[in-house]
Amino acid sequence: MDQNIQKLKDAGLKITPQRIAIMEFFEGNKSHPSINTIYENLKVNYPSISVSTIYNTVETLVKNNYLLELPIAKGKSFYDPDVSEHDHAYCVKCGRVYDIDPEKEKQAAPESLRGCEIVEVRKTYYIVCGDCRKTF
Amino acid sequence: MDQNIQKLKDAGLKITPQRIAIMEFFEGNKSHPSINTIYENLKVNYPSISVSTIYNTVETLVKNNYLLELPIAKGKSFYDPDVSEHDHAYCVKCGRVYDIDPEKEKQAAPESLRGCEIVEVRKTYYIVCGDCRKTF
DNA sequence: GACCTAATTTAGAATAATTATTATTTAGTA
DNA sequence: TACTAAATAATAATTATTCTAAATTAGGTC
Repeated sequence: MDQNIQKLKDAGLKITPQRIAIMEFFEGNKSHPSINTIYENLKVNYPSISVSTIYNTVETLVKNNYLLELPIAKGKSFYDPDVSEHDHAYCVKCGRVYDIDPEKEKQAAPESLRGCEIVEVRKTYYIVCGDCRKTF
Repeated sequence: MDQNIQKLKDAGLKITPQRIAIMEFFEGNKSHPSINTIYENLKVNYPSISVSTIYNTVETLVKNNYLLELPIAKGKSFYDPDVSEHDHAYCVKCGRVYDIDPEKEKQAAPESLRGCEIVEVRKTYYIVCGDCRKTF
């Protein structure tokens, strides 16, 4: 059975053409699109689709761990269908987001970053802090 | 001479009470405030200050590397006056941002994260990509 | 296959964060 | 003190996101 349909079923979600279209748009997509980019792309073949649906579906997919939400730059988030553990590179000039191959990253000069000028490296732990573990 | 005044002079910026107030607010401040938090706090003793000024000043301080802009969560950025190399922890429940002590981080179980549940670790390289190095 | 119901979609309003615009004010210099 | 460029403040405009409510539809049941 189609992978996307299976994923929706597994998550107990209804199979809708909108969800399928969004999931298909992400298949093998390494461009890390924003909500608006997804919308603009889908609109071409699916003029009736609504931005709300993109937001709703993306939120649902993130919650079910089928998509990663990347708040890498100010203002808006990017989304990545590759939920396996890997890092990202964000070009501060053009705004493109690149994947870092976890294998290559172990190298002293990671191949994925060849030809790039590294401006800064940021690491963030997404946690539930001590206070919140007590409270919730 | 006062550290903040010196910083502004070094950057070739005018010494204004607004800038001083904003910089003083950040002195020793480990709370990683958002623009709105800065505004709400300063308004108390400086009712005439404008949000635009907060945006302008913060942007200027970031450009001069006196402040770090942290787009850690969807929607808005946080700011950190500690521009030395260190990582952050973001609580997905309460939204607080914590500093990670670079020394303690080297430990197998970093002290700064004691009592926390680590949901995910994200690393991002802020770069100028190959294409952009050629073009710009 | 028709029917039912809850889930989903849609459009648009509302909110929030940020950027842009412009007139007024002010810091720093002559 | 006067001048000028820089900075501030108020507000409009833009962009991203969330909310609301009415209409539609997927998927189960008869």
